Amino acid sequence: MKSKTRYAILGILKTLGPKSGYALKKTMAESTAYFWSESFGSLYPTLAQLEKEGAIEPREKGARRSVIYSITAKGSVELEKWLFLPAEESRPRSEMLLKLFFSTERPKEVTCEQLRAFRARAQEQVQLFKQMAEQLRKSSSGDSLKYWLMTVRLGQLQSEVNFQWCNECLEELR
Amino acid sequence: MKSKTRYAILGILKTLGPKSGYALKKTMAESTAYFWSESFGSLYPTLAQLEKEGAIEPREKGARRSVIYSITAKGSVELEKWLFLPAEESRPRSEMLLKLFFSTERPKEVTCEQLRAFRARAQEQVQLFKQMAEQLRKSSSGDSLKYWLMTVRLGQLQSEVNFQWCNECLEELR
DNA sequence: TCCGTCATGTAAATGGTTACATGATTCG
DNA sequence: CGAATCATGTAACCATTTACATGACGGA
Repeated sequence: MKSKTRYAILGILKTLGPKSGYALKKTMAESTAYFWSESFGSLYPTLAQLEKEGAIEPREKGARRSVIYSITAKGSVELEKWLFLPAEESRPRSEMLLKLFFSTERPKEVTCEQLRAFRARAQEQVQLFKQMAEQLRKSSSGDSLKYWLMTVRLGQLQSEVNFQWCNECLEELR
Repeated sequence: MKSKTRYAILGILKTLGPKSGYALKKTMAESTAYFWSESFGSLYPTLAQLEKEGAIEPREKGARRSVIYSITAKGSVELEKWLFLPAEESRPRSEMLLKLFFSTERPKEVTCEQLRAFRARAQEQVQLFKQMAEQLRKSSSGDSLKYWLMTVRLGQLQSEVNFQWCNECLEELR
């Protein structure tokens, strides 16, 4: 499974304009965290690599000695090529479900407690996604907005079914 | 993030009885694959480790020279301890959503095509989960069934929202 | 002056998959 | 006999996180 860190970087530089490594991290944390995030430990080495390859270039020196990168023509081509390729499926792991699967080996009350914790998180996330959508509609415009709202929408829908599912389960365990 | 391979093994040996490494893999592929799976490359070394620690022991020699492990008292204690601990959240990555986020950089038709592919997968999965639930209700019984059905149910619900979400998106892009 | 944030980077450890090697057994 | 499956194992590789080191800058 090849690393996609480079495409996450290229994509943000392309759609959101030049950014420093630090700003990239912040942007991801605020907008793509639900389905994609990167640590500094993978961000900075990848930035260096991309610069070496000529896919990005250090543009201006920003405030506080930050290095602002922008995407090059070569980088744009690589990004677009990737965007045409079908997306690989991910195999997510859920420790919560793994534990639920083995729940005969623990008291019912422990299972319920963990379900309630999961439900609480889901509920918070629903609110968070609603706020994100509102925020986006206010502050953004243009062609991107439509796609960004779609990603947020899926997050919200999934959080909502998680919440409902927890209620179902807790009902059944009562 | 500590490895949970050991608990997946211990849990299956406990709830489904003694198994070989090969059988463990097969069992996971058939029952937990949607939220948990392991490769041989992590399975066998972990089995060796667990045996060294006395959490499992080779019981009988099965057919075809397979080594059948069963969980020990010590292993049971470790499993239970883990089951009491709250589950860690996972940070899943979705290449599909990452690409969708950058969809201004590709033709609308490419985005639609990938959404349709995603929808087709979701639809298949819904059917698969329905079959799994049916199968489980027929072949299983006891306390475990209830929990297994819960995990399957979440899979189905999530696949269903994925499907609906795709339709929404495709509608909007028409 | 000192704290918090901005900012870049690296080293070590971790965790995991993939690909390969090996060979037994069963079935057609 | 030959193919498919059962079965175990390892080595190389890859990706990623964590923890740490370093220091500039702005404001209270």
